[in-house]
Amino acid sequence: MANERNVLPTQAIQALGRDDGTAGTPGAGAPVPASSTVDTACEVIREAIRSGRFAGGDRIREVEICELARVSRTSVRQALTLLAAEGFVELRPNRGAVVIDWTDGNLLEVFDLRAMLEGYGASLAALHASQQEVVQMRREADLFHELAHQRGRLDLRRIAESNNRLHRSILDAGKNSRLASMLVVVVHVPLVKQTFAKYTAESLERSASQHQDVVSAIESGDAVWAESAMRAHIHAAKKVIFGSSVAPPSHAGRSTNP
Amino acid sequence: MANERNVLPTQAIQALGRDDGTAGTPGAGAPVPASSTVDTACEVIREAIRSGRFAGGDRIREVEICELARVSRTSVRQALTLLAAEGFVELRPNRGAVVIDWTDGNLLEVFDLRAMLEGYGASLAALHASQQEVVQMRREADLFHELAHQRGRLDLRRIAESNNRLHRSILDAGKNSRLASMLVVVVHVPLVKQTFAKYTAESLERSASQHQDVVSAIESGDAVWAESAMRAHIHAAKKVIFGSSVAPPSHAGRSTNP
DNA sequence: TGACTGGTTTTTGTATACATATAAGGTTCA
DNA sequence: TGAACCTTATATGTATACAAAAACCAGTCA
Repeated sequence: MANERNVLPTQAIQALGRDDGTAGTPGAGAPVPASSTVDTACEVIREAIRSGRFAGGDRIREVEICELARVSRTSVRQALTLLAAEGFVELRPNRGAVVIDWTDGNLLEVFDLRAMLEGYGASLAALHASQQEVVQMRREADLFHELAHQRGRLDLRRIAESNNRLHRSILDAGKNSRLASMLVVVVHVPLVKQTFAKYTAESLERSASQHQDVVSAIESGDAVWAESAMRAHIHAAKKVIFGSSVAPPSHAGRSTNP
Repeated sequence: MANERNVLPTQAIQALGRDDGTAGTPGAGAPVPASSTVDTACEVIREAIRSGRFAGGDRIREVEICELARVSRTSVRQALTLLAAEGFVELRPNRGAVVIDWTDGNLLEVFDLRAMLEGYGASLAALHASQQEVVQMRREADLFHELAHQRGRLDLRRIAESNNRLHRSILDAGKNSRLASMLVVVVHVPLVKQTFAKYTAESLERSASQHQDVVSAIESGDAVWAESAMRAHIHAAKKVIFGSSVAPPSHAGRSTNP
């Protein structure tokens, strides 16, 4: 039923629904109950990249995927085209596909982009969100808060899902489908790093608090606040994932202004 | 030789090389000397959309493109996948492709996104551009200036090409390939409107002046200035294209800040 | 009249087969 | 020995053929 490919504006949304490595992705060879063979191929390739079976720079041979996914080359080919558009692989004419090499530098760039785009999305949400949408966001932020404060056993999977739902609902409330489909590219990519696994209990609680801030900003219709809060939230995530090795975002670095 | 598809980070750059409707795009049925059949199909579809043969909301039948482009359905299918990723069409499972309907509202959103992304690109360029890259930019900005001030007969095509080269060189200097490939989506789309044709001699001169500003900002390494100048430039373009009907960018509208 | 059902047509989804380009490896000749 | 060339193998690019789903249309029955 859910179709991650094909309908693109929708694809945008759906892709956002699997932000991290914790979502229940079946093993590569398993007969994934996907809606189309292209979807299965896509998922198999993504999973192979996530799991490290294919590392950055590796060449992907079409027949190899055919066998793994049990689909024809036609479908694999379409899947590769799609993944290339999403920035997962690079297609060299007559020479096949290679996995994009995500050095830390690249990933940091992606986080900066994401901060900008999601920040913009939050500002749009502050302007356009309906009462009902705000209520929904608040509910989700509360749920995340609750999950994050559940001392003892943190259910990372549910936390990640809640996080995805919240970010997605904010994006939806902004009502800019173009922005949503662009975020697919940016959001999908960090998956190579198992993001949520790196969160400590404390950073999760802070994350929950940031969520509440963002929702409050949107609720009060303050676009500037919403944008700042969201950007701060994403940059905080970057820090958690990359540790102290991260430099300040390159565009906010020096400037000749006094 | 130039391959607009396949290599994606490169595709990003190359796609930027055809920003407007004035580039010498041959008629749809003509035997375009493209590097691959998929490219031909892509170009035929894009041209059909640009020219109005397919309007927003129209359904695209695969065989129709096959006949126009004289390629097989396999290639047309891949082309459609690609165009869907670029946001030109929407693919509905089992129900074919429809042309995205670009209402003015959508297009305005796209310009806002573009202003943000290209502004960010300019700020990166200010931080990372090499001496040589700056020289190249200045040369291109000078050329644009010259072309724009050529009273009497404005060569819109050369102007558009120069404009594309300049924007592209700024993006390249920023050295963020992810940003470049995202801009493809945003930059390609406004083509439905024949952008440069709407420029008056005066607005072209102002555009030339804005270009010089941006390059100066990059030259002096001032990221904040570069970002502002580029954003201003794109918003000015929006105004030229959409006339006085444009509202201020939605995210800069109201805010509860005093 | 109007809604439903049946088959027919059209269109999309997938697989396979063929054509072509690149990579690999061995042979020949300087 | 080594470099150029030819041969062969492998992989990609493209077209066609078949399967399945959706749209269409006529005919039937309430």
